[in-house]
Amino acid sequence: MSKCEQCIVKQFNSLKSLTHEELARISNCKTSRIVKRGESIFEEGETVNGVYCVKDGICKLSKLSANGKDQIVKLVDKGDLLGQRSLIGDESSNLSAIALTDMEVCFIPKSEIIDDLQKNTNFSMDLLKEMAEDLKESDNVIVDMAQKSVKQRLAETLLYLDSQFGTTEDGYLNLSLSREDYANLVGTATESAIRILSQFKKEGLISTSGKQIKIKDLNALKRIE
Amino acid sequence: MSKCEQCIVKQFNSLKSLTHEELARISNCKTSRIVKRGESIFEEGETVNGVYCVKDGICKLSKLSANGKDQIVKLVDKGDLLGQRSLIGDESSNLSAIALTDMEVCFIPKSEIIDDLQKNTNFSMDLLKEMAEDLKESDNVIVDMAQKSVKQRLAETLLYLDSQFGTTEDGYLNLSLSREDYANLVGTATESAIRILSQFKKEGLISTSGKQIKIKDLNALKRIE
DNA sequence: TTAAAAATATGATATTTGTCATGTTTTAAT
DNA sequence: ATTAAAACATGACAAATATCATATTTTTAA
Repeated sequence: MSKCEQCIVKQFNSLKSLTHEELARISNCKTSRIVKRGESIFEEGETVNGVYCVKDGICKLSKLSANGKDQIVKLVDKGDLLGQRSLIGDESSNLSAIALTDMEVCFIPKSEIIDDLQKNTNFSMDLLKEMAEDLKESDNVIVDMAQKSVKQRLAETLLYLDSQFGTTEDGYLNLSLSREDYANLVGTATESAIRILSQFKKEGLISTSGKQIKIKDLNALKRIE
Repeated sequence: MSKCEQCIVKQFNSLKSLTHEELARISNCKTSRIVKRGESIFEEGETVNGVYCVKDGICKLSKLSANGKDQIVKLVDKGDLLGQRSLIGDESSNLSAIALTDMEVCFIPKSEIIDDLQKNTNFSMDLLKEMAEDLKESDNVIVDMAQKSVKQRLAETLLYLDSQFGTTEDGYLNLSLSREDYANLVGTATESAIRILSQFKKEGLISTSGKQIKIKDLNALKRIE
């Protein structure tokens, strides 16, 4: 199995702050796992008991609302950590993690890394920084959800997918989501998401090919009110 | 000026994890400040450069949205810390803090406490725990904003104010907000908030006396769909 | 105290969004 | 290749929410 010390992916998350020795120890007890698109990594209510380092692929973090719809709270990319909060408290996860693409993730048991969190200040400071960043981002999402129209939020989602995950050579968004996932990201009914995407298409802001979406007029999307 | 070592308020936040020596040092450099209802403690975009420990009173953390409305993201109570994120990054605040009641807050400069964060593991772990808790709470707010109706959110806000801040002897909510603040908490137009409160009143779920609100049927509020 | 300003209240109406129904297209399994 | 299931699409309508107008009440300041 590949070694954490040599893994480039860790550069993008807090694990980069671990010492060589710490990494070597973790490398020996970590387990790697392939997750197919649509499969879950963990579910709401489950005890996670460790962190996942996303080596490849993208997943969604979502929460089931009272009315039976999933709300996607965050997308997690290659290089990100998953389940940091399990290191801190003992509670079960309040979110589900479900793969949006095929993924490869490494699991590091809490028992193996919890001491490092206590002893390695760089590591804990780094984690603090990431959580502070996440908090800020969450605040922004709250404001958007509360104050912006569904159309605006959907336009912003497209722009976000473009900037975060890029496009293929022929200009389609690398990450293609189902209409239902778009709706669950934006917090609307699936039909509404479909309708607005159709409207964007009609207005020439995007084009589609099956599930794939291509942004044709980025600035117009930014201007949506 | 009163001393942090003897201050009960710190029991409710991460400062409780500081040693006696650390507290004594901080006590000497902290500044106390009285903030009147409506006054701001800091504004969006401002560099905060320290933490506030709320000794008394309640304030709102809000963010101006593109359409010119304030969205209240969180209420901060006596015993809470304010501006923890300033300790971690160097960025300016993305939220404004404005007093909802008269307040007394103590300001601890970043320069005086930043070393403790590095050296006292209990303190940093505690801060991590609080931020993890905040993140979880934020996720819940996102789901509520995205999936629940304005009426539901307003009902939940009333229940939250009741459980969090309690009531006077005659049953009115201790924290009385303007209708505009209710709207900004819930993410709706002020008129909509007023209308729904009127409806609650008409249906006997609450009664009002000027700005004050009394919950008359708690269970009915819980049942709002 | 009194006048002005701010907050609350409510009607009328427009806009946004959700729901249900139904048809079409795409995908996946046999 | 064929068929069933899932995803996508769209119309018709209902419900929720926003906006604008205007009146009333409460608060604030002179």
